[in-house]
Amino acid sequence: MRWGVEQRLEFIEFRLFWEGSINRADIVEYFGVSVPQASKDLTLYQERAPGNMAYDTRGKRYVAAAKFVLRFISPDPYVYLARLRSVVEGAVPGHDSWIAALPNADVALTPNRDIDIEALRRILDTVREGCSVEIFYQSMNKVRPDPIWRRITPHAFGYDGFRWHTRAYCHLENKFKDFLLPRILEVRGKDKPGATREQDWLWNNYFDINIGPHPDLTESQKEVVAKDYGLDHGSGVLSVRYAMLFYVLKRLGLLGDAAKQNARTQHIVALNRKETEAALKRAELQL
Amino acid sequence: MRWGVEQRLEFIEFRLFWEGSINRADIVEYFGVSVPQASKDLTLYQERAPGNMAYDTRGKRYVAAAKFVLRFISPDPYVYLARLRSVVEGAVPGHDSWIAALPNADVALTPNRDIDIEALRRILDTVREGCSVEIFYQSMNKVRPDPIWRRITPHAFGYDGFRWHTRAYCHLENKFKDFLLPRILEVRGKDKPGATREQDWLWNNYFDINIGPHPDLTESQKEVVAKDYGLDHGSGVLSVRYAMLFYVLKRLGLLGDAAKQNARTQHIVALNRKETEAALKRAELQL
DNA sequence: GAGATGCGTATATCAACTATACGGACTTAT
DNA sequence: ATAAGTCCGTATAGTTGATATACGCATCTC
Repeated sequence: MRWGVEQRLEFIEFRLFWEGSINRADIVEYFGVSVPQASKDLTLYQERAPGNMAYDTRGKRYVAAAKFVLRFISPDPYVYLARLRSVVEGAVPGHDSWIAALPNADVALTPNRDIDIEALRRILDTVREGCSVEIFYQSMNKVRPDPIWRRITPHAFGYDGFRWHTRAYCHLENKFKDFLLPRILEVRGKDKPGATREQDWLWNNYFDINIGPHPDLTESQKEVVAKDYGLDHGSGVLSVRYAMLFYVLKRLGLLGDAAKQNARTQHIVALNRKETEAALKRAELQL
Repeated sequence: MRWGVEQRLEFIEFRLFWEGSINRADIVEYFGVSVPQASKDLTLYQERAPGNMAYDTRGKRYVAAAKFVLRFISPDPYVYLARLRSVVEGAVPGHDSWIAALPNADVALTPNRDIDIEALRRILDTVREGCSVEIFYQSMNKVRPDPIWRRITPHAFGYDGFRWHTRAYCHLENKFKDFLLPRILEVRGKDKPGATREQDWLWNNYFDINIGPHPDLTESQKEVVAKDYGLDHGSGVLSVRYAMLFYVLKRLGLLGDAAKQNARTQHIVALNRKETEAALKRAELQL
């Protein structure tokens, strides 16, 4: 079966499953095929996935049957929700999305769209080739108030839930650091690398955060939290790169003493708090 | 031009632009077309976007030229990064992604994949049709330790940066509330709605958070923060639905008094803190 | 009951794509 | 240096997907 046909069958199934109905016109509009071809696709879908749809003469649409067996797309709620988020955040224009009946939705925070496209391309290139490169970087450092040129050897990327950075060896400070992509203003001068990924201990090694429900919660609430975070017997382990530890702890609200926070908003605490703090200090001192 | 051809040209451009090179074999592998067809596509791309690629006999691949003019895809770094995130988070299998040379990357936190697919489908249905429905919901409420059946009229979805919930009118408590999707265990009994979206004041109205750099930062640091958050003249306005206010404040670290936090990790503060707290209280009291 | 709209189907035609084959340019191994 | 291997491009003939056009049927709206 050709790729285009397969895509259209997936499309039909996606619309049926997640939006409940589909039309010839939907296919014509999205794929630009002719009306008879759209008819054929619908017929073909019925052959390949019998019993999944029925024609509703009132609505003039095919509607999903009560018993639906997925044949072409993966049965994952997060595939749908990831598409939804992409549209709501503006990363994908609405007409490119397979979602037609866009539900009313909102995302708590969307980042500023201020990454320089050429800078990102050059960094990606550099990572692929394992080289070093000079970047014109605006740091938050007090002794370097203005952006300066500095050489780095980037080897990976990190996302803290809000912003992207590149993980790189800094030739200026002789250690591995994170560089926020929006603060890389220019890129130039490819050259030999300063250190390889294998030498980035903080990136390659993981620390286990032991998490459990907040002690002020009732027993039943603790059980709910346990389910929310996938905890067994009231505790669970989160394995995190040392290089990402700070970001994870910040997002989980575990940077300070979580037990002193209000249990209503802070549902979990670190059970191995001392070790976690030591690990964080270790990460910040670059080992 | 047919949809399939257009897709392949976009694919060629994507690989060239973001990964630096492309091959006949890449096209054959991803789209399942024949070798001659892949050749034709590459020729066609050269016609439509002249000067964008050159053949590298050493690497036996087409490589992107230094001067590259985008013709088929949008020049947005976040389109690439959104795809990258989807793969890293596991929402898209690697072979479905257009990214072949997956850079080493990590995401700070990925949610538990525990949303019931049938429950989500039914909720989506209900929102589309504007009905109410009964859900078997596990709440954190102290007086309701076990999951119970309750009727809601959902009308929207929200994402707090970590988890999805549905915004709904609760027939039990006679007010609009958020219901976390992973805690909806079952769905049944569609019926007439209890209230419409128009009546959800907290969802339909926005509060302006005034944000500015942390006062303990130096002048130059403040400027960097201003650029990071897109602030003009040292302050900026974030317009947020009352219904999403709590989540936004939590993510920005503004739930307490941000000025008392360490400026090293907490870069911004709310300039209209009193009003913000009042707005939050208003949101929590359901107006 | 007329008109509009969506479905399905049939035909002939065209264009896209396939399979197979061959020659050329280049790199790498012997 | 020669041979083997790989990837490119192109050519042919044949297949199949997709198009345009047309017609009949069912349902809803006015």
